[in-house]
Amino acid sequence: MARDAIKEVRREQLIVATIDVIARKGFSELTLAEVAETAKLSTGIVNFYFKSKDVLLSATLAHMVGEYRRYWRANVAAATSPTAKLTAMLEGDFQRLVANRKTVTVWYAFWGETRWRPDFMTECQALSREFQAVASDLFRQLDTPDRDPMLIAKGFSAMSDGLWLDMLINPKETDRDTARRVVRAFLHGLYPEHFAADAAEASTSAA
Amino acid sequence: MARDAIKEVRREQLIVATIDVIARKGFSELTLAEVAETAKLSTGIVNFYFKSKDVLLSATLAHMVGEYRRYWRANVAAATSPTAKLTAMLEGDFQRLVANRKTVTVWYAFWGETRWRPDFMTECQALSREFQAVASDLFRQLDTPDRDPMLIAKGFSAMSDGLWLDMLINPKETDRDTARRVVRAFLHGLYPEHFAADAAEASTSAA
DNA sequence: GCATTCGTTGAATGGTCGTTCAATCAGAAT
DNA sequence: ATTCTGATTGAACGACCATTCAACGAATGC
Repeated sequence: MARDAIKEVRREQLIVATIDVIARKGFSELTLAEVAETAKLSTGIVNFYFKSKDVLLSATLAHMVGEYRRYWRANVAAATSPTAKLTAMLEGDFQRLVANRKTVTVWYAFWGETRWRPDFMTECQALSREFQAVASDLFRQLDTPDRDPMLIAKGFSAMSDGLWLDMLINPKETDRDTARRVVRAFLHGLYPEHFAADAAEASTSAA
Repeated sequence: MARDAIKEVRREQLIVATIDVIARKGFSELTLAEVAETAKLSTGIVNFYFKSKDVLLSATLAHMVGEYRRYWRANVAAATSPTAKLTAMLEGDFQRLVANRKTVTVWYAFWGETRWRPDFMTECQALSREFQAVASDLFRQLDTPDRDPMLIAKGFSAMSDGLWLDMLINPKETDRDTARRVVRAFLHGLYPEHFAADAAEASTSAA
């Protein structure tokens, strides 16, 4: 393997393994030995590429934040109208790539620890602010009186996070598609001109 | 102290101390020694009243779930109309007693671990189902066509949890009152006949 | 009072795990 | 080919911590 590429390859390898171990064992049972084993490397190597366990964990969260950020920004960029962009944010949050059990599990594991780790806090804060700022701006462009874009954006953002929790805790009753329909129902109710009623929702309420 | 009361007193003492330590140190840094010290008892006593650390943690979550359940059920019972009951659920979720930094911190710490602890899962599942079932029933009673009570209830419940997270991560931008206004804005938008616009919200959008 | 029962203590134990490091190995450079 | 640089290994170390337990203390029942 090329000498200069190795550093990045190993770091990513270890980060991916860390995500894997968190998903499998949880934050409190994560050990560096298992991370190394999952990455098919020896125990000592983790401390060679990351100064400490804490640094590895921070890097792992930064990695997840980066991925998610690129993902939703790309989705927004690909859509044209404000309505389409908001729809893209919504749909993006409930695609399999993002809203799968493993990923959501790991997000909640990190959020559970965020309070005591300034690094985590900074990352999460930045992400949440960006997301809300963009959403707020888009809602503002819908130009609807009596709707405070900032409040709606906060609720919009919060609903995704909350629904992810529900998917974790109540997977039988709240699956990806149901969650998607929940958000659509709210957007349709608030902005009927911009967001059509979900076909599935209409049939449900008719039944 | 009376012999027969001691058992319950000590257990509660330890549970309260556990909540305290989680709030102060987080889940991953919680030690039984510190729990005991916080409770002003000796180290060995934790394993006398709780078979293991895991059992203590489960009991602590059960305690929190019980408190929260009693709280919102009382709020609902005290209100008369469906609208008033839903308002009570909403307002209740953003009162200082419940939506304070310490309590929300601990809730998220538990949720972060829930995935790997069947006991936690069961407790959280039961609570979330109850809450959603009651809310769904109340929304149904508002008798509004084009609103699927089940979906609205899920979103209503998810929004509280998500806003709590935002309060943790973005305390400057999302405080208790802002969070309250977010939910009110959504309810007003969805059911204008039943939920009046927030005074604060109106003035914000006028500004 | 005395014996008994049960609560309480804190030191000892054993296991786990983050971290270090001397030794080894593999490319790269000369 | 030989040296050199940096990657990799895994055993060893030391700290931490859940759990145990023998000893002690205090309330209860007789």
